[in-house]
Amino acid sequence: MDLATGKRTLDPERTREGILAAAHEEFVAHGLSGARVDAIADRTATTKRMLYYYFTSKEGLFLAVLERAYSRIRSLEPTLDLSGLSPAAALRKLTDFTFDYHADNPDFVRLVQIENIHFGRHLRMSDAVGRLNVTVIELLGDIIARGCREGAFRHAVAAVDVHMLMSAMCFYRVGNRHTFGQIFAVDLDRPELRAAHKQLVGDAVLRLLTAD
Amino acid sequence: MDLATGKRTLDPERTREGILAAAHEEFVAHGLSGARVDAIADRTATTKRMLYYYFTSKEGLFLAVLERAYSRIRSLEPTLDLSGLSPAAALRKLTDFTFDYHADNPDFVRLVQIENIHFGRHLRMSDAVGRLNVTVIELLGDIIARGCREGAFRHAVAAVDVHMLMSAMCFYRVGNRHTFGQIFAVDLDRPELRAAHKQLVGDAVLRLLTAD
Amino acid sequence: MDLATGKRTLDPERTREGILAAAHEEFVAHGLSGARVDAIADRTATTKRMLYYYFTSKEGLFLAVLERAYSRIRSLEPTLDLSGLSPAAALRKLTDFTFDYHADNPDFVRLVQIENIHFGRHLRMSDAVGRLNVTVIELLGDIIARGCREGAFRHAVAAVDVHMLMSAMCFYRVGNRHTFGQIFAVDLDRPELRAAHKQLVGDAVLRLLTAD
Amino acid sequence: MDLATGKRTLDPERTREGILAAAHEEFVAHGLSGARVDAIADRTATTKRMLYYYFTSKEGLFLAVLERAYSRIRSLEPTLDLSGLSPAAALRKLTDFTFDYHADNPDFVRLVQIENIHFGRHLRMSDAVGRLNVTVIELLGDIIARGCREGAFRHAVAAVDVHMLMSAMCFYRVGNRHTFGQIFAVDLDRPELRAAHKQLVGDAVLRLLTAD
DNA sequence: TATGAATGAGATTTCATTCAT
DNA sequence: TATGAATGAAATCTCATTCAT
Repeated sequence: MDLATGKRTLDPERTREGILAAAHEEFVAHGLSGARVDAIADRTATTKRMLYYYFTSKEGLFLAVLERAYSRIRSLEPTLDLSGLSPAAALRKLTDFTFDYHADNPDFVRLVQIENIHFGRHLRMSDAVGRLNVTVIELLGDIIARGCREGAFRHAVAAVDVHMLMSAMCFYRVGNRHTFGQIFAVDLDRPELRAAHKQLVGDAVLRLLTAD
Repeated sequence: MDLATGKRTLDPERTREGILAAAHEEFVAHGLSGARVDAIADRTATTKRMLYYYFTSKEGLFLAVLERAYSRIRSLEPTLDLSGLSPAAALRKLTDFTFDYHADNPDFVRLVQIENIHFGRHLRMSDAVGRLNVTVIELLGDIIARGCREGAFRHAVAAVDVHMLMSAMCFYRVGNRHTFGQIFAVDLDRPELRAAHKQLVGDAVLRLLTAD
Repeated sequence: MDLATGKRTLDPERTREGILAAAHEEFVAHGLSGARVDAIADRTATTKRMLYYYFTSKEGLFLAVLERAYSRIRSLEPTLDLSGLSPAAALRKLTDFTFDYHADNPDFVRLVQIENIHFGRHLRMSDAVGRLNVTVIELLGDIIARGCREGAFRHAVAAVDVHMLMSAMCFYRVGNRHTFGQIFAVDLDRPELRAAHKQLVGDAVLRLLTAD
Repeated sequence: MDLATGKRTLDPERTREGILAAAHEEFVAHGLSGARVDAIADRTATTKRMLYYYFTSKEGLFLAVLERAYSRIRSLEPTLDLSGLSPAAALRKLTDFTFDYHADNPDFVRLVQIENIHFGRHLRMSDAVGRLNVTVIELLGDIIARGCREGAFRHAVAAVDVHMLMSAMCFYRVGNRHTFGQIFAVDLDRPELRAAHKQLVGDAVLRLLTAD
């Protein structure tokens, strides 16, 4: 209801987005099984019935939230302009971007964790996500090929593998911060630590390719 | 109840362990919120009532399962005899062990993911876990110190940080195998890939310390 | 569900009232802790689920029952027309009304006892009840003021205190009838006794104000 | 277990009393249905099994607690020496005692309320309580008879009825203090109010008998 | 496109009590 | 006289989903 006109919303796109935003929060806060449809509806301007109208089921809603989260990174990647840089500089810049994205978006990390807890069951149903991150692999592949050709890189590691190691370090630091922080009595959210780790991850990736 | 004799068990330790084993399976399969107390009881020789008798609540049971999982790695670590090896060889051996442990124990990885989804809330209540993994850090610290002293390592990275990067790569490969496998159309469980990755992770860790 | 037509009710007000009536009976019969939600549902045209839909919890339901009981007396008080009577007659009439209300509504007495057993915890959460019985105090205050002015009353006792003593006698006779009856081998429900006590309570209140 | 000797208690009477004291507290705090056998056992030096050993059931335990509470007042009554006083003074003293006993023993008031909520079901099973409070009635009867004979009292009200009114006022003030206090925004526990009410109740009782 | 009312099945947890020793 | 372990039955409450309008 629009309070001014007293009429209903009638803006499907806004309604959809409102539901997605609410669902995002609830899923991030409580996981898939832990999230409550009622709670999502309560965070929304519409009613519970609409969730089903638009997304069929709780799981359908989760898939939509997940796709939305993945598509957001994708939209940011083209921003990176690596063409004018040396292979080493390009690789460092890409690693930095990946590091920052994870550190700045713990919600994304959590959603991915949740999806893995559920065996990737939802992603498997999505055609959208299939076409995703391929871009990153191509980017990385170009850098590595160039680095090898120019002699800057000594080891021709496969792009997917480099991407995996890079993501692993960025992801773990955020996703496992509660258990890791607890066990080793470290606060991984501290800014100084973040800067140090960023440097470290960049070093690790670079040295993997350049070390003799 | 022993189904054969119709008599009661009266062996608290066995009853406890039976419940823990059943709960482990259910939590690993469905997460904390997704797990059903009824389902756990069904996997057990006792009744649902006993779960509460011994563990007070579903969450109490989860904590017990988690502590049990953590204490299992710890009991394996002393097995490693690194004293006679060169710093580089010792580091490689430790990395290999970590890699294998994660690859062989996806259950452990899942439990830790679940705990992180729940903000480490349960671990925070455990005094047991606090005294854990310190051993690994000491082990690592010794290796690094020795390597630096002997000139084998050029970079004196902090032991906790090395441990984090090492764990990250080992953990991610297992924990995120569903989403990663989906998006990049890779089957991370294939033996050849496992061997290649093991080598790669070892290289990455070593080069981080040795590269010029 | 309407058992005859098999159709749903869709008359929230009737559903609510049906639940309240059933809950009233169960709480009166067994107290708050002793009452069973299942038993309440069984006395109802709806299901247990609806009790929670409308009243959130067993305690929420109890509060609603309590408020309903209080609001019923209030609605009866304006019925009394004391304006034309002498102070003494007015006081006697008010006492008689109070006496009869308690004697005729042991359910109300029980609900109040139950609430006191629970430390008035529910009433404290009610804004509705706060605005209640003030009317009685005003009524009483007027009578007393008039009686003092006209010389009929010698003692200017505070209205709240008169109300307390009056209520006490009317309440105790009903609320403690089981223990009192047992100990002194008296059946307080006998009509003759009721009449005698009504007279007595009226005398006690009047003499408190008029005696020299 | 006696911590010093490491031996078991073996003092049945102490064990019994310990259980009764614990049960008293729990019943007073939560009512009969609300009380938890486990909670009672926890307040005790013995185990839950002993409660059943000594008192057969939760209800048996409640009855024992109730009888214990009643027998305590009885043991105090003989303390009062009314023989040398004038009828009026004796009546005032008895009323004062009754008032103070209730005000000082809200636990007793609560237990009686609880028993009434349960329709006096337990007291009915007790032979002990039958022989109780008769003493009070005899005391009162003597005072009234004397007062009438000596011309101090004008109204020959039955002793049981006087006792009822007297108890009512004393009991209500304590037993209904939560609801009454809530509705009329009064704190009945305040010392000044207590003193005022004590005077008032004494006046009410006396005037009932003496007024012309 | 929207909605308030309704729901069946099942979730977690509790309770007074008894058994085996 | 004592006890730790065990329990069946039932209690309160929740959940994703659908109906009637």
